[in-house]
Amino acid sequence: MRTTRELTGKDIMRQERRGHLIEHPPIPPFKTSRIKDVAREAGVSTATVSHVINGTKYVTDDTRKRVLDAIARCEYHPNAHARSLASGRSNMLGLLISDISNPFFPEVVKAIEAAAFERGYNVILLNTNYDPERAADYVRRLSELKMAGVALMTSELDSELFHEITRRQTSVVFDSHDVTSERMGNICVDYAKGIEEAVRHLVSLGHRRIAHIAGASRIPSGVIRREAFQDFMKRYLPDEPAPAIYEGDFRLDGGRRAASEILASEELPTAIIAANDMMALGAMREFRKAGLSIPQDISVVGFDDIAFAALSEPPLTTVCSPRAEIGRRVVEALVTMIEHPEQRGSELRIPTHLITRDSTAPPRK
Amino acid sequence: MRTTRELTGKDIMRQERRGHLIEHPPIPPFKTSRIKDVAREAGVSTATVSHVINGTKYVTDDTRKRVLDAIARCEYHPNAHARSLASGRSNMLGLLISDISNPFFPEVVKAIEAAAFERGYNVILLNTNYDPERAADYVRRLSELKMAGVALMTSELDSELFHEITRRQTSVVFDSHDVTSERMGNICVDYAKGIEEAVRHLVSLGHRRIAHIAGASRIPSGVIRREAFQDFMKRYLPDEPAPAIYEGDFRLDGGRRAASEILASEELPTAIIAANDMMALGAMREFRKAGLSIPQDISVVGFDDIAFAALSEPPLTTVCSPRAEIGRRVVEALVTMIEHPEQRGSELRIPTHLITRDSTAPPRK
DNA sequence: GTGGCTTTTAAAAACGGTTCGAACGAAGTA
DNA sequence: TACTTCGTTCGAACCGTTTTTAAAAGCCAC
Repeated sequence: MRTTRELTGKDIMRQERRGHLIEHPPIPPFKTSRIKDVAREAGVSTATVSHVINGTKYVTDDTRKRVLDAIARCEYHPNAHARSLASGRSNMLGLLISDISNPFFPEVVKAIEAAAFERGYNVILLNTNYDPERAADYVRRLSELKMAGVALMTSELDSELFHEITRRQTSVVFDSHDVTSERMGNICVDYAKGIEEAVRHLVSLGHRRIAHIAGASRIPSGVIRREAFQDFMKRYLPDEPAPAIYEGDFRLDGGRRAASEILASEELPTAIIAANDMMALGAMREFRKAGLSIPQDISVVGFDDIAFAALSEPPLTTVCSPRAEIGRRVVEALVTMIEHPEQRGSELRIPTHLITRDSTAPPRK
Repeated sequence: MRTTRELTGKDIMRQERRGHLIEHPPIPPFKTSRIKDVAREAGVSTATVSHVINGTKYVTDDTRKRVLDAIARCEYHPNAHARSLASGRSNMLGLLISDISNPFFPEVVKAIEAAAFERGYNVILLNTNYDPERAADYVRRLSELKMAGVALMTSELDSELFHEITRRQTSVVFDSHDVTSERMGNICVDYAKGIEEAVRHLVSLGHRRIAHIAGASRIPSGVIRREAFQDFMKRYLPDEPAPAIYEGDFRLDGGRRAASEILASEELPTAIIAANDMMALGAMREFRKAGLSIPQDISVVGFDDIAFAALSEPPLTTVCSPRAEIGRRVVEALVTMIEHPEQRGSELRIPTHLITRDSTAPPRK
């Protein structure tokens, strides 16, 4: 087996064009074989090689074998750029996300990557870090990169940028409600259902005074959770006064701050529901620091079921949003739309469920 | 401003070639303007447009302005595939990683993405999920994708695959020691320094019997930590018998299992150093479940300083491996090699330092 | 007005693939 | 034997850029 082919005149030219003269090449450029090399090696045309690779036309077993051998001999890997350019297709999915270090996302990303891999797609990661300017720049880059599809999991997009993307790309939005169009799908977490379960759980334990630590009010998914909380409190406890709501920021500190506000209030609630686990953990820290014990003095429910919810002290009762499923569904929706552009984008709501651990208990008498 | 140009015969052809007949187009394909359209619009050649975009040659202010206006009018975004193909360059970095949901990585990835963004590069994420087959497939894909550079942060690569990559791509390895070559850099965490600080800290508190929960022994970085532990124990406590070592897996469960082995041993150590935070947290859980209190009965030191190290009960004393810096350095090294291929890849060691929290204290008398 | 410069622009050849339509033999039919 | 038909392969156009090379335009002095 010939592992390195002799340099042809053509190759030398290629080297020269790339600016490395032959006289004294300090670092040899990376050499890769092209479909032409394979074709020559196999004694067929490039068209045939292409058909063997892509299965786009019938080729005799004999020819196919010759081609495959040649491919192996040349260690040939088709150039993805050339391929995308020529075919007008691409196998890359863009993933626009606010903050991958937010504990909610890594698992989603992992699932997305895994599902994409299985279907032959690659994922390119665009992390806005909550910066609208960066988001805007990414929207431009996405247009240059000609992705097959884009998953939007960020809230830094104003409606203009958003429109810009959906006009140019097949896309799936996460958690942004009531937008679906021709080539755009929509996937959201059923926050209301989870909040309902949480409220019901606390009510059935005997709680009446339940407070809510909400997410930042500019983030739609936080608003949904807050409104659901208010609705279900009214439904399950129609005779109680409207429950207290504290605004947080989805982060540990927001939970802490909300907790100290709660501690400063006249009459302590017997339970709280936080809009996510980070804030629940922050609040628990603050409560314990103030000498309260959980769940005896106050019950705490979180939302998300991040890995550390199970590890806190006490382990946190929380609503699980199934992150692996979210990732899978996002890719599923994208790939369906990419491969069947005639279908309209669909809307999908992913169910949540309560996981009962040790941070909730009946209130003290 | 003309937002949509009339369809030319050429455009119609393009639509037909893509398989969408005009007769009854259910979903219009995404239309994008090409450099040719811009050139026509500005009344110049495509070469000039290209030079304006890339600044590759001087163009008169007048022409440049005409071109820029045309670009804006056409909402033109150069096709990245065509660009890479023609120029032989690409602005994509591959990031090969074992498991992005491992709490060590998200922050590294975030920093990598941020540094890449700043320099105009995009990141494509390849998550092997500890699966060697998937790793092998990714190595092939990397070769197809013609990345500008690749960061290898995984241990699923056998030496053949590893060689395969480094032969075809400029690359940076993370945490794999003693490999540097022409177009390959090497970045590692200075585990030994961190372990030394941890040992010194415990010894200065008065501990003598210190055990180690090691990482999986097939992972080199785990072995380094274990050996460093043994070395420094011998150096700081030359008269004590060799310390006990328990093998874990870098995960919560491994820490738990190790802890229960420790609890079953004849004479309990007064302190343990775990090879990472996850195992330290797992061990703490197990110790507390057995009725020990930390740090009074046993001190615990972790490694990494993941976000939850500060949130555990008690907050964990741990060695911080600066993940944001790791990410920055990786990109820095890659970009340097990409843009100055004549330079040899360098080796860089990133320092660590101990963060003292509440999980360590002098041993009970 | 012309010859010799230097700018600026344009035409055309890559880049490495895909894909359409035609060419070519072999086999089948009249 | 001549005419189709079918199955397989090939040549060539094309994808949207960059980049080289060459030509045109502008400028100046003589």
